[in-house]
Amino acid sequence: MTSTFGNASAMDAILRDLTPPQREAVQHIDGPLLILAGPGSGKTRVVTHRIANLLHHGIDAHQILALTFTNKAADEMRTRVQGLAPGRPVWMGTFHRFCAQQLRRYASMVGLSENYSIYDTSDSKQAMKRAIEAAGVSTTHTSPEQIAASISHAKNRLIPPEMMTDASSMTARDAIAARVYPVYQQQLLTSNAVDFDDLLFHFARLLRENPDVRSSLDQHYRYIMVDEYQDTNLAQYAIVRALSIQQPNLAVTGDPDQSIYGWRGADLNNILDFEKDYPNVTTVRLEQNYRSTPNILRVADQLIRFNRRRKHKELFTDHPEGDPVVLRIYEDGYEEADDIADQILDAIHNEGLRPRDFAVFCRMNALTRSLEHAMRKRGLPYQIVNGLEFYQRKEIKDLLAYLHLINNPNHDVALLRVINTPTRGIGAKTIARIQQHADRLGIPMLEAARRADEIESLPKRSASMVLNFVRLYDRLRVKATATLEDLLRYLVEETQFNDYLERTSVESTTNNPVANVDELINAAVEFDLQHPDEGSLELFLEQVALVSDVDAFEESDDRVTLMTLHAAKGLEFPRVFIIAVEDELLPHRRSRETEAQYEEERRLLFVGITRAKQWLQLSHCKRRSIRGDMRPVVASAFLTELPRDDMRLVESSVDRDFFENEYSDGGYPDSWDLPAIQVGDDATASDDQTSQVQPPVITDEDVCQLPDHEGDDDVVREAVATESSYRRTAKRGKAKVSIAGGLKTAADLMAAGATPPGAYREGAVVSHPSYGQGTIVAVSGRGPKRSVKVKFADEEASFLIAYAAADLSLVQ
DNA sequence: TGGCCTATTTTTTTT
DNA sequence: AAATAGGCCA
Repeated sequence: MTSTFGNASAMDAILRDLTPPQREAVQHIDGPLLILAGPGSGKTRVVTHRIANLLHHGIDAHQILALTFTNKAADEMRTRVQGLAPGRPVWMGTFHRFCAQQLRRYASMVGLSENYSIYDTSDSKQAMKRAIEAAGVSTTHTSPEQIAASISHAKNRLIPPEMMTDASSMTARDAIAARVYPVYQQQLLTSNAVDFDDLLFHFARLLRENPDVRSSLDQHYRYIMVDEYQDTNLAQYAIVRALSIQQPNLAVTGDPDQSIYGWRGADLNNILDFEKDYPNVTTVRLEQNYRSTPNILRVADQLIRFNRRRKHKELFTDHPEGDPVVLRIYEDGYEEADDIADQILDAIHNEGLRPRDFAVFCRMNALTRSLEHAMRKRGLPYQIVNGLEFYQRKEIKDLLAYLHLINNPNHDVALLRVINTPTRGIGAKTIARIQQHADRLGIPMLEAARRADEIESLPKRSASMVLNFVRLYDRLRVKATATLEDLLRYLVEETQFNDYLERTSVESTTNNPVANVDELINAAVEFDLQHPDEGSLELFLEQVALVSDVDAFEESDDRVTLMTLHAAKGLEFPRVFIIAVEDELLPHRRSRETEAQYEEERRLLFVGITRAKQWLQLSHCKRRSIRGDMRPVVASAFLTELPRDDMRLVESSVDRDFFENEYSDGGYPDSWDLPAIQVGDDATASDDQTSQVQPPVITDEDVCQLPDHEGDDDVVREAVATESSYRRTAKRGKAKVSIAGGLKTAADLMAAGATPPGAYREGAVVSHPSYGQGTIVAVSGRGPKRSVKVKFADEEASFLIAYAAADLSLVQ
């Protein structure tokens, strides 16, 4: 009886607080199910509750398979299902990880061994170059990247090497790619390696060619769920299809309006035709939005209506009207970055918001730079969601390459990377000869290196260097079964890796190679703890290979988030800024060829807009510096599709404009009443051929001492607006300043005897907890924007006094 | 062969 | 602006 009661109450928890359509989806058990879920419609909730419901109906956890596109999505799902139905683990993970695991089991069926390696993008690029060379193809009219893209596309569409030549409509590029493809594929096989696309490709092929395997997996995974179904490509479609023939209990969720991975082979038809593919499908539409204000939804809806290939959804919400969406025009990208950082700072000080409430989205990664700079300058904590960064670092890639080679001696790309790092006298010529030898015999390069003596063209001296390396490898190889930590430490020791780093690389605050190595060891320690079983090297490498950008996003960190629009999918933030909504960028210039691409760009903006919960700003500039030079910019055509009457248009050039114009025109208005102004000295002026006027250096001014300007000359008022509001809040003691992770009010700071800003002047020596001691070489800005440039031992850094005062103590 | 300097190119988005 | 490739000298 108690158990019945327990179940009843658990059931209640599962079904409580669901709208009728949500409940319908959650209670659906057998047969195909299509959940069309608009942004913010509680999709994750429905999916997790449905899994819990399946479990409560006595379905075994191991019979359920939940496929996502990112590890983060899978993790979140897992946590939430655990909360609802504790104890029973359901396999949840990315498509790629699922395929990787299955391929380990069935490796031999596709010509691999179970310790196969997964090449990351740069690995496959290396392999591609080698294949192009071996195929004797000229790249004068194309590039390795383009050939790679062609091949990738073929794999996504399940076209094997021998079939690519048959493709009816072949572009010249495809024809070249078709010649490289078999060579590349053969090379991967020789290296016992796969690229990302192969994970799907091999597994799909395996299922097609081995009916027994297909059938047993189909039986095994009785209930399959696929998240973000609109982003599946043909390979993924085929996999899902193959696993739901005898057991067609397939539930997919998605939103055609949020399909943004067409360039990666995603096929919108998969979701648009789902009802045709699975005849007895139940379709549930989740249209109520629980995330955004009506203002934001209207803008999103108006925009997406311009897409022709879509199923219309009526987005609605109960939420009260919020602030109008802001459309803001800036002079240039620097002003954009500065103003956004200022707005965020202001909202943190005056509205009690936290850094984590804000996100800035952009079309491409390069655009985060200016923002990053603006935030650093202000001491605003931020995170750039670009998770691959760490594993892309040279020193990390080097060490991982050793690990790869230890795990898989056939991993040629790893060998090429490692054979002469740290340098050990094996030069380009020697390497080329080993490579030729390997190619000729069709053997892995390490094997060829092992037989260095056989290579006639190789001088004795070089051969012995190579054999030295092979011996080093063998010593490392013995440690393969040790813990990861031991293995790594031994590796660093044996190769004298840190000496090598210290010899060759330059340290800076943003890049400290030795510290990175330590961090990798930490990650290894962590991994050892979680995987105490032996032989986890393979698993570790797989995990590292399959992390995505978004996986690095840390919700718990109290930081402003900077990321691409693609990475933003699935997330939400109270306040969102979307920058550079400009022609050639969004829509991107390379997306102009087909309507499908153009519509995808529109969806990308749609995704960005619908991430915002309460407040949203779209912005563009009049000019922007792209790859070095400043170019005029045209606003995005998408902006003309928005309901402008509903929005707030701000065309302001904040004080920067005023500052520069007024100043270069020869001085400040009289009413400003500034004390001594020093213009950049001759030495700096001669450095600077453009002989721009240096920013003023105010020697004897600070926030506290500024005379009250309120009510002053009209010309001035706009320029000092930020400053006086800062001062007002400072007087009230409410302004919060983030210092070293904590929050303090300005009044606290003053009471605590913090150094008055005026004390920071040129020539003063200061000390910083992480930079060490340095000399102030320049002072600029005023009020809350007052900043100092400090020259430390081997680098320079700028600090905003208002936010860095606690860190920058005056030494003399 | 290896390190350093200069010239050239660039990825839009990512598993 | 930044990263890479190629060229040159020790």
